[in-house]
Amino acid sequence: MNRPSPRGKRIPPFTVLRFARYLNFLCNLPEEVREISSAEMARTIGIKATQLRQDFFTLGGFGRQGRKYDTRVLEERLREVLALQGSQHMVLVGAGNLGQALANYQDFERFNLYLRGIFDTNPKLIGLRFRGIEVMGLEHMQDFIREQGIELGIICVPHSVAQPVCDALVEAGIKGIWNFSPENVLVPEGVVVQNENLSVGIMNLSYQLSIARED
Amino acid sequence: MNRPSPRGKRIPPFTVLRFARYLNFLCNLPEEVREISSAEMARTIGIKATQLRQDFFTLGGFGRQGRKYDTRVLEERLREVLALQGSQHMVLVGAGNLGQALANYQDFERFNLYLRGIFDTNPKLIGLRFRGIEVMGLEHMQDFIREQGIELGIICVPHSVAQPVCDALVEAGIKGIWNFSPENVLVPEGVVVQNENLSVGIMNLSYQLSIARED
DNA sequence: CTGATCATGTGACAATATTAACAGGTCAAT
DNA sequence: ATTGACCTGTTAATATTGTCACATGATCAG
Repeated sequence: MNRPSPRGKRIPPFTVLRFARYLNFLCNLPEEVREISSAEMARTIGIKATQLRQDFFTLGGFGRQGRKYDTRVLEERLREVLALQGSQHMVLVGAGNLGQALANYQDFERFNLYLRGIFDTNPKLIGLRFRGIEVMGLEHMQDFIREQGIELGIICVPHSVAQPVCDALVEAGIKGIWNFSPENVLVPEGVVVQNENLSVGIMNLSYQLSIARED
Repeated sequence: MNRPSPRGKRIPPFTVLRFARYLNFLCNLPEEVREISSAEMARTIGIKATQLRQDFFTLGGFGRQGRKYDTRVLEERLREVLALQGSQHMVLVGAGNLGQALANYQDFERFNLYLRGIFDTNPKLIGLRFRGIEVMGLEHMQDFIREQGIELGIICVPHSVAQPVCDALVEAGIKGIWNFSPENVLVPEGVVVQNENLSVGIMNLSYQLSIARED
């Protein structure tokens, strides 16, 4: 199911998720911190140091025996692995509350992810600007994607229209979809989708809480 | 690490996450659909039917051999397992874009989760209302939580203040924290935290996309 | 009633993920 | 130079998850 990385090694899916967390952690670190131990990093993130080292071992060459990790090297390697070194461009569909929140989210640019277009059907929203990006009518979306050669799409529309919006994105050439609607969208072969259902998080929390209460 | 459920059986962590997705799926289903097969449900959600049945088997008694699942029964059982049957109350800290989006998110109430208070330090936001709930100054937060006996807290503040806000929540009696700040917050024993780092999702998507491109 | 079909329940097995144990390198103090 | 305290790299063991094959029950056509 999973293919080898650019360096020829396959990365376990869970390790990829942790790579993202490591990179995020490193980016939040103060500039002057140049090195960090697996123990310190793991404790802050909330995992075991041995797991972190095992993750890095998967790719090899992240650090040197006996020495702490160099934060710069680590960050660079992680960006490389996660394919975040070149700029990637995104469009966002649905400029409701969540859409606006994402449009204003500033962290994306730290990872070379740039929002280029926002689309909605609501006339009250069309023409508004978020961080300099104008909300356009949905009818302009496909042309925009094709002209700019954009590959990433974010879906923040109500669940009843999530699938048609997704289909339109794919038809226009989008290769990766980040879906915040509660509906799981289906995509053809070759297109990647990441479903980010917010309710799942709070339900899991509710369960964990009920377990904790039993102690 | 994990405790038995109210019915005495321990539920694997990954199964809990899928339970949340199943419940979400069922809630999005039209009223008139009274029964559904594991195959149909699994296909829509994007997993294998056998895994879904295995999940239900963990608790037992979700369905009857030879018959499809009764959607009502399923929904009821899942709500029970996830501890969503009684009302739970939440406060939200940070009424920025993401905070507002969550305050306006309508799905929570379908799971008996009710937002009771919103807090921020920004004078421009204090006094505003979202879905009838007024934004209050952060200094009133702890009293509010104690008076209302609230156990769930949502953190939507910038990463530099996430930990102090978290500490204040815990001190006031919050038992479960849903953290949207990019910083992983640390909590004492007995408090549950769910970190919902948005960047992780898009970074994972970036990676998956790079793998797909190699084919 | 009987066979065909379609459904879920269940235990065994295969694939993954996590943790432990330790080998081997680095550095500073003495 | 040597010791000891800290590091990461690597392999092996353990634990958890996902998948399969098939037993078993329901239903319906004829």
